[in-house]
Amino acid sequence: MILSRASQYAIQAVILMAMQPQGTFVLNRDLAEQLNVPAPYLAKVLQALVRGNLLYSSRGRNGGFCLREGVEKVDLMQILLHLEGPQFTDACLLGLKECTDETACPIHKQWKPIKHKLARVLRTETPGKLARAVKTGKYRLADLPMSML
Amino acid sequence: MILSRASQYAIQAVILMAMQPQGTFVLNRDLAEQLNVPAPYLAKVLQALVRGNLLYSSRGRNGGFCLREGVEKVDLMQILLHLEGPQFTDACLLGLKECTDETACPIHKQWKPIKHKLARVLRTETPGKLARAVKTGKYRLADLPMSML
DNA sequence: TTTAAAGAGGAGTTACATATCTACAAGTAG
DNA sequence: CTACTTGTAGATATGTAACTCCTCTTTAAA
Repeated sequence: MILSRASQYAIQAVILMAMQPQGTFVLNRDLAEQLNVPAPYLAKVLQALVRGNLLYSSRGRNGGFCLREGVEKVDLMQILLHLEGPQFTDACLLGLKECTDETACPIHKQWKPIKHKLARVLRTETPGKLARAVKTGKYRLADLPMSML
Repeated sequence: MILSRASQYAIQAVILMAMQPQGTFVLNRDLAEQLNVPAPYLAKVLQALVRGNLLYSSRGRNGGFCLREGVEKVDLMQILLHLEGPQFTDACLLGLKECTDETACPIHKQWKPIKHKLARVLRTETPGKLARAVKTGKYRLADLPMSML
């Protein structure tokens, strides 16, 4: 039902970067401010994506982060696999360590297709698509400021 | 993607109790052993269900816990609402606090039907149904012992 | 060359879910 | 009544995700 905060921040950040003209370096500070998330923590998440070869980073003045070529077309699942375990879509709803078609918990049969639908969405959506969705103005990336709630 | 451990233990426990003849009191100790979960922690979870009027408890010899009348026909959602917040099915995949049809994150449209399918399963399944499923022998409640993996 | 601005990396802190411990209250059986 | 067995309640401990801080290196502008 939930992705880790790190994953959520990562997806938000790559969408925001995909909204920039290709090759634009964006500061961690600016990403954090626009997404309204803690900057030092976001930095760690971005560093993990750099190590996963999803982002370029550049130090010093005019530094920052930007998507590697083609990453705007990479599906979200590829990005999440760098942050969650390799089999985070395998989780059993009841928490059993071993829950497969052969040895299944009593709700496995109903849970499995739902898991698969989510996995399908994550394999379908990309930073580029979602960036375009945000640009239409119908969707938004960050929480609204308190004044608007 | 995940229920809290407390919720997972709760569901497992009510299924196990639903497998007993109606009105049978079961010891916390025996539930914990059969489910292979920590007994003191399970006790806390069961106490919460007692406070939620889902279980009877009885102290002293021949004591234990048993389902209140009709609880074997109560859907899992009702049970979970006592342990997770009232709106745990509302969660935004990206973690936004406010994510509704009107102010939506870019993946809201794809995530919403999946959330609803899970909610539907949780409102359809009951301890009684799942207990019968386990009794067929095709499904199991607890993790297999190490010797079987 | 100096200086400021950025990311990198590691250690430390906090908050919360999970798990445990201890003392107690309530019930049962003899 | 006494002894034993069970759940109850509150305090405490542990583990982990989330978050912060400090120092270092790299880069580029002045």
